[in-house]
Parts: sequence; structure tokens; C-alpha cells
Amino acid sequence: MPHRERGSNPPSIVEVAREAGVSTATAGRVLGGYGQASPASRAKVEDAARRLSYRPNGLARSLIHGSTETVGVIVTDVGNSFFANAVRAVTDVVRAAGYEMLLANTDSDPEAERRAIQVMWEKRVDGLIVAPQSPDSADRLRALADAGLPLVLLDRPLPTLPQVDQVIVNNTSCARSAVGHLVRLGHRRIAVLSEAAEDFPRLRDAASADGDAERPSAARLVGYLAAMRRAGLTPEPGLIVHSPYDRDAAAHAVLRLLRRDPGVTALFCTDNVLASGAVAALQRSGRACPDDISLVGFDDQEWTTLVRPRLTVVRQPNRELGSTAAERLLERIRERREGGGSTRGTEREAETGGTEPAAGARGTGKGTGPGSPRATATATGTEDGQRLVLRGRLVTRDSTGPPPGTGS
Amino acid sequence: MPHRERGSNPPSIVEVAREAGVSTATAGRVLGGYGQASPASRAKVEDAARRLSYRPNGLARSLIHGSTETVGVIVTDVGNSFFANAVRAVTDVVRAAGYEMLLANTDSDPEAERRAIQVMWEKRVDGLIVAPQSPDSADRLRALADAGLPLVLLDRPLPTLPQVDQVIVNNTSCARSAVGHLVRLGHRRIAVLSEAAEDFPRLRDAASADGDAERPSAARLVGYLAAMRRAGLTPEPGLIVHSPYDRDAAAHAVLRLLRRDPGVTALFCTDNVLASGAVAALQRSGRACPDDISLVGFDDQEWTTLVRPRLTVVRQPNRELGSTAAERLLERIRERREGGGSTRGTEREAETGGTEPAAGARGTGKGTGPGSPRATATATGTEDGQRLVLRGRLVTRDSTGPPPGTGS
DNA sequence: CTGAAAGCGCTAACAA
DNA sequence: TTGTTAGCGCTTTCAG
Repeated sequence: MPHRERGSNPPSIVEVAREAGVSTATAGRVLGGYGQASPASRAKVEDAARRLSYRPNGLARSLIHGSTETVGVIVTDVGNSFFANAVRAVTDVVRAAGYEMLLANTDSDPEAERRAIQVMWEKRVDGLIVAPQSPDSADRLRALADAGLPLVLLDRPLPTLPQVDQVIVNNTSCARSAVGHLVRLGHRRIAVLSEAAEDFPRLRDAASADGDAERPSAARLVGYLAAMRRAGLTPEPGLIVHSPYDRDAAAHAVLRLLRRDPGVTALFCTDNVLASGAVAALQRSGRACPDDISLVGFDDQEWTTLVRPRLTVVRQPNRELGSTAAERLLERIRERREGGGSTRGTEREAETGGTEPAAGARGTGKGTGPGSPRATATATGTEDGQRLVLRGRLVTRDSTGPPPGTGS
Repeated sequence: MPHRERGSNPPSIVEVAREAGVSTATAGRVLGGYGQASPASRAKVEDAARRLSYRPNGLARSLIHGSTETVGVIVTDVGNSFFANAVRAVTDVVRAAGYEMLLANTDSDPEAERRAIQVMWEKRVDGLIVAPQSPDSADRLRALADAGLPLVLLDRPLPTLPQVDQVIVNNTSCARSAVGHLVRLGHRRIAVLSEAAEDFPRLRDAASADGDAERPSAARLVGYLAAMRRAGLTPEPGLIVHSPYDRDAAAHAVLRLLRRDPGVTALFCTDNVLASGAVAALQRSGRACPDDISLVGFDDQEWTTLVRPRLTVVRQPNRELGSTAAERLLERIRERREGGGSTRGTEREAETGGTEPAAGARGTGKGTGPGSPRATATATGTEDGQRLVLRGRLVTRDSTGPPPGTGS
């Protein structure tokens, strides 16, 4: 093992240069792959580098170039399969472009988010993808955007930040079609289980506005309200059930609902955690699904085809959400590199997938298992930023049917 | 908005110093929180920094200090819920210690892994946690370890790398107790579904050796073989079914097995993806579980309590695997900082949890849902590195029962 | 308490 | 083609 100077620090380019008997400039040229070098010195340097097992120091390089080839991703919880998939897709896309990923979880804690944003900024990521935990995040994020850091919002829009790109799902209309499906089956007393139920008054009053400007759970509640109204049904507060984002809590909420209001014939859950709690509750309550009560979940997960009855769900394009956000981010990074020309006022319709099979097609097991749906995106330019809306769709399975007492 | 020099680059400490009318040294002292500064200049500098919305450049700082406060994590796929949870736990632990996390997926592709390792090294992570994709990874990792980079292996051991810490699960004995449970119920024709089935000849011959030195799927197969042998049953090749890590492929493999050998009364699956395929296959085949056939899965996931019958599984401490690896890594990083004193030849038993409830206790829904089990770890010093073995345990639920034709 | 200056490891002009 | 030198943004002696 060759002797190393300066303690046991990894060898620097000057060690290599000395070992090879050339200047640091030539060493740099061959090691960094820029400029010219004669085959002779090239060989000498490469040999020396190998002997010392030299690895270039990316920090120094980044310090000079002003770019780290790293993007930051801030989500609430990678342990959550929704984000796990989205994050996975992000890494795939950015890696293909030569970027690495710094990942942080916030657990919806504002302080954790603040810190994550700050650290990413200090580490000089070239761009940032954030699933903001609340509208309060807007100010902090605005600072980044103003400073020129490429930024893309994932899953949760922030209407007060029109200058930044946002990649979301058309939650409101997905929820509308889920509830519409129940209505068509003949249901009237349709309950909804949501994290956002506490926002009901506000959302009801603003229901005519753009539901997808809300966080996902609220957007889905807006869709529920819209579908009910369209069916000529007045949303009853008693049917709008709150539950925190927790399976057991959701199960208890559902059990309470069923006790309090046995006339409910259908339940729409605004996310997969709540849906799993509802499934557990129904199993425990002894109510038959779909004969006594129909159930619709949100987010198509593996287990939804494993339980009996197989769950009718809204499938949202988890991975595509991540990949789209990543692509958008890379584009912004590229733009910035090339001098920051802005694409003001663009408005366009982007088809990222082929034609969708008609919603409501009964699946045959394999066909209805969670897959990577081709989503269709709509891009709308707002000021400088684009809002990309990916489309989910209803996957009808066995947990929904006509209400009891209906001659089928 | 204050005028900024040098294009639109973020302001550096010299801009702040100039704006505040002090030297860069004092500016650095207040901004970096080291050394002393009078309240007067402190105020001036802080004001200036705020005006320019200054953020220290972590790259420069890291270049000087020789540490990045960042750890790398390389897994095969964060989309996989097992790794998603482990990674989540890693971030929690390292963040609490002030570290960020660079994450890379390899998809078990050696080239991707090679690149990931190299990039992490160039980015000068302070430590690295790797779930190596095969024994071939050993050489590349050895280079890192030799260079003094703190390194911890996660989930997959590498016996040829005794100098590095490895955090794994006692897969062999977990599998042994799972299969033992089936044997005690009276099963004789017990099949196993495994990614490692192709290694059967080698594993059978080496079965007396340390099963946990193998990758998890193989270690579990070793456990199966051991349990069969202990019960006086000769493992038949026909009962050892191969399947790739894919739900649908697993389902097909199980359907083929059932057609080929209808006498099979129990099936042990060596991971959760294969188990979900097996559940799907059983549902499709019309065989009743556990009346016709018993099923045991590996890795306790949400859905295993949602399906009917609820699945008997081996629960492994996913999150704890991650947190333990992270703690180990932090300790190594600390050691290195303090001069690299080595803890040679340590051998100890570490109890990280309280007494375990007896295996086999029937759960009541909530109690048997996936949780964060208190695992018990065994640490064994081998050369310089420690092998920490976390304990999983069998959770008996409804998918296992006596074989058909047994008077119960 | 404050400032000048050297230097972390590398790249990029500019000369030779 | 090669070497010298300045400098990326910050920290850290060492004088003052």
C-alpha cells in the first residue's frame, strides 16, 4: 500500500499529480475528462490514481461549477406506499439524467419541513421537489423560488404559489365519479370518510371554486359534495365523517358511524389508509359488503384485490406523479442553466398516455391489479408556473353494488 | 430588492461582509456561529444577511471540514414496502443526529450499484448503508471499507466482508419456526415458495453451516430444510418451488404446483410478494385455506390482517432493521472522528426490547396488526465488524390449521 | 474583538 | 501539450 501524506485523508489531486510526476493541471485534465492530455501523461496519471485509489472530490467540483447534480425531495413519509412509489419514480427519472437524490421526511411537521428546506438549500441542490405539508409552507417555498431555485410541488397544490410548477391528481373529479358511481347504483345515503371533514363548512361554501386547488383529501371531499349536489342530494353533516390518517382510528370512526346511522348504504373513503380501516371495520361489524353497504377506496394498492370483496377504488397514477414532477424539474433546471428564459403564459394539453379503457370495466384479477396506469395530463400555465393535472380513474370491482332492498 | 453582484448567483459571505461593513472573517464568525463577535457587529452582519437573504454554502463548509453531514443509503427498491420502512427508520435516526440522506435504488442491477457507490463516494458521504445486491458487491464495498468509510450492510449479509458491520434478521430460525409450526399441526407435505429455490442443491449440502450468512430468501430456505429434516422429512425437490420476485409469477407458480401435486397441504412463502401471489392463487384455485391447505407468509404487512383468512406470518422488524443500521453507522462515524480506535473482538448480547409475548398467541385484530415489534438483537464480533442479528417472530393467525382429514 | 491571509480540492484562464 | 496561477465560499490561524 503506497504511502499517503496528510494523515489518512483520501488522496487529493495533488498527491496523484506528484505520484505521476506531472502538474495538478494535467492530472486534473485526465482525471476530470476535460481539456487535452498526451497519451503518455494520461497513462502516468491513471496509473498513479489507481495506485492511490483516488476518487475525485465532488464537493470541490460542485463548488466551482455551482451545481451539485443532486435534487432534493421532501415528502411527509416515504414509509407510506403512495410516496414510496412516487419517490421511486423520481429517482428513476433524475438518475437517468445523472442526478442523485437527497430525501427528507417531514411527518407533516412544519418545523421539520422548515429544516429540510433549509438544509437542502445549504447543500445547494440543483432543484427541489416538495409535497408541502400545509398552505403555511408557501412563504418558505416562495423564498426559494424567488432565489431562482427550480422547484416543483408534488401531490399538494399551493394556489398562492402560481409561479411554481405543481403536479397533482384531478382529485375532485375522481371523487365525483366515484360517488357518481354509487349514485347510479341507487344509493342515497352515501357517507364519506375523510381527513378533511373538519373543513366541510368552508368547502361547502366554496364548492363551486376549483376543488383541485385544495390538498388531496379536501379536494376529494369537494368532489363528493359536488356529486351529491348534482344528484339532488343535500350533503348531511352526519354523513361526513372525520378520521385522522390512521387505520385504527378510521375503523373506529366507521364503527361509530354505523351504530349512529344504520341507514347508510355506501361509504367513500378519501385515501387508502382510511379505506383499510373501513374494510377492517366492516369485517368486524358483520355488515356484508356490498350487500349491506358499498365501499369505495382511493388509491389502488396491492391489497385491494386480495381482500374479499375486491375493493372498488379510484386508481391514481402514483409513480407517474413522481416521474412527471421529476421531468418538470429537470426541464426547469435545464432552462435555468441556459440563462433562465421563461415560458410565460404557456397553456397546453399534454397527452402522456394512450386512450383509457372505459371506466367501470369489471376486472378479471390480473387486469385489475394495481399497475402503472397511463395517465393523461392537463397542463395549464398560470403566470410562470404550470399546473400539471394527472388523471386518475375509477376501477370498479366487487365492493360496490345496489343498496339493500333494491330488486336487482 | 438589494442589488446583487456577480450575476444572479446566491450571495456569498463576502457580499454580506461588504454590506455589513466588516471583514469576511467577522461575518463568518457570526454567520457560522463560531469564534467571538461583538454585539454591534453581530447585529450589522445579521441584518445584512437578512437583507440579502443569505444562506451559507454547505459545500464550502464541507470541503473545509471534511465531512458532509450526509449518509448514503443504497437499496434495491424503495418502492418495496420492506425497504420503504427500513429507509424511513434510517432517516429518522440519522436526522436526529443532524445528518441528511442520499438515497439510491439499484433494482439489483450490479452496474447501478457500482455507480451508486461511486457517486456516494465522490459526494463524500460520511457513511454508507448498503443492501448489497449480490456477493459480487463485496469487492467494491471492500474498497470503501479499506478507505476507511464507515459502512453498514443492511438485510443482506456478506460473509466475505467480516470487517464491516452487518444488520440482518435471523431468517433461518424464523423460517424454521414457521415450518415447525406447520409440522406440529400435522403437515407432512409442506412446500416452500422461494426466489432461492434454484440454490437448493447448494443449500442442502451446506445446510449445517450458518444459514443466516446467505441472502434472506436463501437463509429462509435453509430454515425450511432444517425444519423438515428435524421432523424426519426428506425435502423433495418437487416441493421446493421457484418463483421470481413478482406477484403474478408467484401466483402462477403456485397454481402449477397445486395442479402437479394436489397432495400438498401447506405452503411456506419466503417473502411478502410471493405470499401475496400465493393468496391470489389460492383464491383463484378454489382451495379453501386453511381447510385444504395452510399458508405462511414472511413479513407482516397491513394486508395480511385484511384478507380472509388472516395470514399467519413471520413478522420481521423492518423499521428496527433500518434504525439499528443507522445507529451502528453513526457510532462508526463517531469513532472515526475521534481517531479511529477500533473495538476489536467485541462479542456481546444486546437486548433492545423487553420480553416477547409467547409466539403463537392468537391476535384480536388490533394486537396482531403490523406494528413495530420490539426485536431482540444478538451482536457477534467478527474481526472488526459486528453482525447484529435482529429477531423476527411467528405470528399465528387463521391461515394455518391441521391438514385435511385430521380429526380435530 | 477584528482583519489579513492561507488553504480545503478542484477547474479554468492564460502563458509558456 | 503542459504548467502556473487565481479562485469557487468558507473556516481558521495569526497578528493587530
